Amino acid sequence: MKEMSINIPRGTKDILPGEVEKWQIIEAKAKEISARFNYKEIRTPMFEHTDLFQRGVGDSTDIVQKEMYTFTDRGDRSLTLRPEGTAPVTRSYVENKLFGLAGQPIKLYYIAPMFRYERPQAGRYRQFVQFGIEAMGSADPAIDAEVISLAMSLYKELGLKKLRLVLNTLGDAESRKTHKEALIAHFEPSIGEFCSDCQNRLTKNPLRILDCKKDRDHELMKSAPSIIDHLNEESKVYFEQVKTALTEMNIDYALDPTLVRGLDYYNHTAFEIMSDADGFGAITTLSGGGRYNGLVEDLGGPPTPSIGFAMSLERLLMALEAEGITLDTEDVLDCYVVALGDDAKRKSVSLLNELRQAGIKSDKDYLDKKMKAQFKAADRLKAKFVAILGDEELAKGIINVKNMQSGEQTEVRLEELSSFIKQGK
RNA sequence: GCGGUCGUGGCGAAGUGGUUAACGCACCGGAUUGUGGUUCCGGCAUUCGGGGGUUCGAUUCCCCUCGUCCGCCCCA
Repeated sequence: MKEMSINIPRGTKDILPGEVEKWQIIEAKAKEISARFNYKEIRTPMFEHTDLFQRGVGDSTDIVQKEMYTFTDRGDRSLTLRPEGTAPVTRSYVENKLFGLAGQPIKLYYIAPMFRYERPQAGRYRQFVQFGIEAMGSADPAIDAEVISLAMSLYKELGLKKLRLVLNTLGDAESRKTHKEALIAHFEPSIGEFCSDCQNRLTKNPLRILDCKKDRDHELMKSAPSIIDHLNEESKVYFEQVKTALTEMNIDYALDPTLVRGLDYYNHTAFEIMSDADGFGAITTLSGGGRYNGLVEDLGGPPTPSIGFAMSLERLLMALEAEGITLDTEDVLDCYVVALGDDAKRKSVSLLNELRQAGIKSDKDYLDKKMKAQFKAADRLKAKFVAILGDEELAKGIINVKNMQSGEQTEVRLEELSSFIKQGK
């Protein structure tokens, strides 16, 4: 408290032993599922040129307008801590010409920290970890369904039950254009009655007016033209095929024509997965994603229809807790070496080393504790065996091994300690 | 950016305008001089986020500041 300036920055979190094990479990699960769906890991830098996000994510988005961690480096370049993963992965895809690789579509996943400058609250941090996937190079509605099913599988296999998949389509470029024009025509005459944000959105991205919470009760909101009515035949068919594929996989969904998504690059399929668990907090979105058929081209690559999602691991952990699902792993020690006297202590160092080389999880005291305290420590570490080495044992070339559960104690020849413990564990 | 809430030892948590700031957990020591988990005894905050003010006197009242948590906007 005295040295404020060296405290952890606002909106960030230390993950300590005891908590980090949960992260290891869900990260392992995400990797395992990705592998099962045949997605390969990609790792990109934590920061990128600011331009990438301005062009990729979109200038009118909240992320770009007010949430970026942007700084200038010593070479006067404007760089930004990545606020999301799709633009960087797409940049890498274009830069490394992954479109030329054998084995299309390219299917990628990442587990990586993201950064957004926002006021922290339950489920929202300035640094958070996203597990995301990107399937690049296919316009098959079946892959939209695959991407959604991958996300749902992770949640379900971890035990979550109270999930809600919300689905919408934003249509293709042509549909979006006619819808946008209809929206402008609809709102423009009365735009003065809307909040300043909406007034800005009118020309830049009128779709997001529908997202506005302040003006949600305005009568023009309910009568606003829906994208559904402006879908061309191709977009309509595409959406139907996605829905059919989901149904065939027994994945339930709810349609929500107001689901818009905050990033500019989306078109066609858009979805969010929410938690309906009690006491989850105000933010219920676990993950979100959608199709972005134009982004690769926007960033200088060939036309490449793509789709992906990103989920927050923090929110996944919150949802697990809200549903009472525990991920605890039993942390036990195979052997704790208790040494008494200087000679024994010296010997215990090499003994411990032998145990570890033999693959036995073991430890000893380093605080010069008395025997009783060493036993307490062994107990706290949930040691299965305690190996006691004192002057008597040393003189006889043996060691006393106590089974901590049964209390039974056995004399074992020093050189046979490892094999004895191995048999017992 | 806006609103609310809170800030007492390693952790949890009482408390009062006035000499020694409860209690619980954890930790350390002893009863048990080479054997844990139980029990008993003892130890463990010159100090109540930081700064300033009011007062004979403030941890308790006021102001500022920093930080936490929660909510709004929006999202992961």
